[in-house]
Amino acid sequence: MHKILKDGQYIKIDNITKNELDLDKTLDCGQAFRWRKDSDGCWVGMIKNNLCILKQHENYIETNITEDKKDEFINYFNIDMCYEDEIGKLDLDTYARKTYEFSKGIHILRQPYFEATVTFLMSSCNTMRNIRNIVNSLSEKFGEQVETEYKGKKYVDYAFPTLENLNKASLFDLQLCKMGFRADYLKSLCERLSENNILEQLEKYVNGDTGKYRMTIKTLRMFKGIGDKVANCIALFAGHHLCAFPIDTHMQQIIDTEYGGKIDLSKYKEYSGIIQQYMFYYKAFTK
DNA sequence: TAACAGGGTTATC
DNA sequence: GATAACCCTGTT
Repeated sequence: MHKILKDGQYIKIDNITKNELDLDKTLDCGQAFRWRKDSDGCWVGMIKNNLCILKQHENYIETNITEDKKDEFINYFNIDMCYEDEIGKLDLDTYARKTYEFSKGIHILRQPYFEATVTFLMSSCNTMRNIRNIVNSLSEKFGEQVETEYKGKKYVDYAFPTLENLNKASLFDLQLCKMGFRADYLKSLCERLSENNILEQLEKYVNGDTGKYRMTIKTLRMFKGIGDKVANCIALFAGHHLCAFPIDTHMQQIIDTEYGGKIDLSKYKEYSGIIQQYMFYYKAFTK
C-alpha cells in the first residue's frame, strides 16, 4: 500500500506503480482537459489555484506539492482509494475484465464543480482537441495567471476562471473562445449560478449515495445544454458519484455490440462509473 | 488546394 | 424522431 512521504520541502507518493495510479492514463483519458506533459515528462496542471508538477517514477510519484496542500492533492487524485483492491476484487464479465486489464491505473478525479460543469458543457458534439482549446482559451482570458519554479525551471499557467469573472464576459467574449453555439449555454449557466449558486449545494453531495446522485443529475439537467450524458459526466468527474454511467455514442456502441443492447450495471456494485471509464478508454485507445 | 464531412449532444420543432 | 447549432481536423 502506498504512503505519502516528505521529500525535502515537498511530498511524494511512495510505493505506488502505474498499475494503481497511471498519470498518463488518468490525465489523458477524457475526464480532464487542462493538464499537459512537458518536455521533461512532468505533468503540469492546476488544482484549484495551485500550479502542480507531477512526475511518475517506477515506484513513486514526485510532486511539487507542499505538506499544507497534501489533503487537497490526495482528494483530487482520489489517492485515498486503492483501485487494485476495490476493482480487482469485483467479479467482472469478460469484456469488463479485458478493459480493466488494459485501462488499470486510471483514477477518477475529484474536479471542482464549476470547472467540470463548464468543461462538459463544452463537450457536446465536440472533439477532445476542441474542448481542450476552449477551456484553455477561457482560462487564459478570464483566469488568474500563476507562476512557480521547480528544480530551476519556471512554469506559468492559469487557474480556471471563477464564476464571478466568467460572468463578466459578454456573449461575444465567450464566442471569441471558439465555442460556437455553446456560448449561449455558458452565458445562461453563469447568469443562473450568479443568482443562486446551486453548484455549492451539489458540493455537499460529493461521494453521496444513490439518492444524492439522483438529486445531482436532476439539478444539473435544469441548465440549458446539460442533458443526461453531460450531467452524468459532471456527477462522475466532479461529484465523484462512482455509480454515474455517462453514455455517449461510443458507450452505446459497446452496449450494443458487447452486451446485446442492454447492460446490467448492478454487477459493478457502486463502481459502474469506473468501469465505464475503463471501457471508454479501451475503445478510444485501441484500434 | 479547396471543399466537405463528421465529431464524446442537446433543444426544439 | 428529425434537424440544426459551431469550430476544427482529416480526407479527398
